[in-house]
Amino acid sequence: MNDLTERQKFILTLVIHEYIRTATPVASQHLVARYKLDMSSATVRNELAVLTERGYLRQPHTSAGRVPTEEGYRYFVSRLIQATELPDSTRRMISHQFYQMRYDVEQWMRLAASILAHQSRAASLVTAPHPEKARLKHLELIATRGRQVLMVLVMVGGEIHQRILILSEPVGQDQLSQAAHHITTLYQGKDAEQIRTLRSLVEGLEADVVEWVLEEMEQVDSVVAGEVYLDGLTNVLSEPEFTASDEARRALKLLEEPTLLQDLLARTVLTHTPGGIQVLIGGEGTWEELRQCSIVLGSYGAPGVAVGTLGVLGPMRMSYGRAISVVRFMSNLLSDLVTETLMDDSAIKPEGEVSHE
Amino acid sequence: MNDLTERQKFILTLVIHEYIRTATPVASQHLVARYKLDMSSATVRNELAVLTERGYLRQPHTSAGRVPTEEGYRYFVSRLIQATELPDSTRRMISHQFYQMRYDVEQWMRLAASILAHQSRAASLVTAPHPEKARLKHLELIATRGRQVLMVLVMVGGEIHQRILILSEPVGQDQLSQAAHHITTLYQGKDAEQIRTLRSLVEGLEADVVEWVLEEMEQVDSVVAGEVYLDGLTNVLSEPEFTASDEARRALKLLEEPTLLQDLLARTVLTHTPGGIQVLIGGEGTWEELRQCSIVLGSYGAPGVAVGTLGVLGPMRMSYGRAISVVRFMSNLLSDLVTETLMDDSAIKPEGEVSHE
DNA sequence: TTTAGCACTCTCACTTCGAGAGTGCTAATT
DNA sequence: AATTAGCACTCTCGAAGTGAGAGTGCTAAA
Repeated sequence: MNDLTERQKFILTLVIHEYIRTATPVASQHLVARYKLDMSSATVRNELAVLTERGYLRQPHTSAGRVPTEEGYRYFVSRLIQATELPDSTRRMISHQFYQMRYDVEQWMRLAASILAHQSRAASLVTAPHPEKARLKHLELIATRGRQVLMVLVMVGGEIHQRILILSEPVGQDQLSQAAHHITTLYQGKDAEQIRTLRSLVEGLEADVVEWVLEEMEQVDSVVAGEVYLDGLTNVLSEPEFTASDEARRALKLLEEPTLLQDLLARTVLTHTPGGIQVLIGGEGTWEELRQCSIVLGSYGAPGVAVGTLGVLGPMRMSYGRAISVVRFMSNLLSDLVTETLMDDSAIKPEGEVSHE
Repeated sequence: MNDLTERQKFILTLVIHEYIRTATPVASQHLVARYKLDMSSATVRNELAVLTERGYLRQPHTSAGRVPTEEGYRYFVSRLIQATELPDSTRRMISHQFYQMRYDVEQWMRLAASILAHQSRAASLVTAPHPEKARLKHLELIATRGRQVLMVLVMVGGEIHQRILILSEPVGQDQLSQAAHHITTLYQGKDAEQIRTLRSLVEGLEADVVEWVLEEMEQVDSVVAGEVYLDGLTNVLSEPEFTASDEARRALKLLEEPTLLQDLLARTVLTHTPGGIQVLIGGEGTWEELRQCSIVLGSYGAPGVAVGTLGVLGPMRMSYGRAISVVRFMSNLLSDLVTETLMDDSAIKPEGEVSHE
């Protein structure tokens, strides 16, 4: 089982490039003409025959050009693709947009999704940064009416969660504020587990509140990823291989289904090297709906503090070079932003240390 | 210009029903056979000819069945459609789901979008309840590091807005809390305008904070609608008239475009009678992208406190009866929920009255 | 090892054609 | 006067047929 010759690799690359460009089977003469190759079409044909035998290319029918197989794309992505970078001007423009709207995570996510979709001309998905373990930063209780209280939980990292509580009896705002302040000072910087062990520090109303806080925090912990932002779904629909069939519908349905999406991200994030880019081609045998699609995924964030996922979904015939470069760039950019905003923030309170008690 | 005879109305109704069901042109004999009519196909043909002349039906080509025109749908929706109700069991089931997750507006929105999409088998859109004028309920300031402060704004109605401030010099948490508390008591229940006139009550740090609060509140006021929740986009793709063409792509693109969506909702909400249902057929000459689509829109909320919009988007050939009934039901349900949660809440503080100062 | 030449295969666009669906009109019927 | 049977006419749609062209694989020569 020899590896491919240089020339074979070169031709495979050309075929993939050309197929991505035109979406039609690539013929030998076509390659020679378009890339002014120093060999005849017959030579190319011989090489194409080898690549077909190896399983990297296939023919839709006996006498048609070649089309890359899943294996072909995989070989290309893992061994042949050369790193490309976004043009400097584009990068500066994007950075600029993000730094314009400082500190608004939700806006960042939307912008990131929009830019990914636009640059890759595919559908994009971005999950909000999600702490591996939620840690309490600040608790606020606000009386609304009667026994009804709005609980606002600010996590280390700035995530905010709210919930309405129904108390067993009415409590005044002053008392609520005091309780919230007390709980905040006691448990600031702690995760759910730590708070649980220190639960006995409070009693009465405060104990009830701490229960709710724990419930909420555990719920946050149990979610694999933050909210998912999507964009550019219609980009996928405009691809020729999807206009007629209902493949597109199935693929997009996947993105509409929160469960499936969580599943997809969960499996991926687990096997993920931070900073690296993962490319899933043709659903990788697991996702029937994505048989004709590929996904380029990356992650971002400050490891140990908060991480998120981002990626683009397009037809298998997507421009991997462009997709990978934009995912990588956005991944780094968001990492910088998140780190800058959250990192020091959480470093104020190294774990296991109560400030003033 | 006489009105239609009863029989003509009846036949128009049948044609529309049948076309919605089958998506193919409706023939005279077909109607007689399927609905066991007491007349011959020739009679039906004569009536069809009249309806065609009046502009309610058209023929794709000389010898084909009839297809409703936009006018036909409009006549049907405004004069012929008989009010249908969701089955009682369905209604109970839906209500139950909402009351399960009490007081979580975001969840409600998602659920509402999901149910609308599912029940109408079309794409759905729901905007979060949005106060006509944001009124401050509670302000919180949380020190993060250095001169960086997290400002959390709780509005009357429970909406939460956050923003990171950069102060000119570091300020301790205690001082921040005190400032927040002071501002809260001063301006609780007030809208941006009222706060602006009472701005001179504070100075120094607090004055700066109030400026930021105002800035944020005015930004909230300037947005026409809250966040938009979408669901069931793929439902539209499965409709036969959209599988091949790129009409679907254009229509869905509209929903992806926040600007266009805002525009759509803005124009509609303005001309909207509360509690009523508005049906836009074929883009109504304004939205080129929706030429083949119809939209059924309703609004919900407590007038004067917070209102939102909800609706479904499908092909012109959508089941208006079902769509209208589900939109109306959800509109009422959400109104009840929102009123129940927010109404009394805002009634605590009738405007222009400072509690303890 | 490369290439020219050629026979062979398969697709695709185009045309033809007949069946069938559905209409509109006319004349007969109620 | 309204309804209906009968019928000629129109148009679509799918099937079948066809030729051009694209592209290959193979063979033999360079």
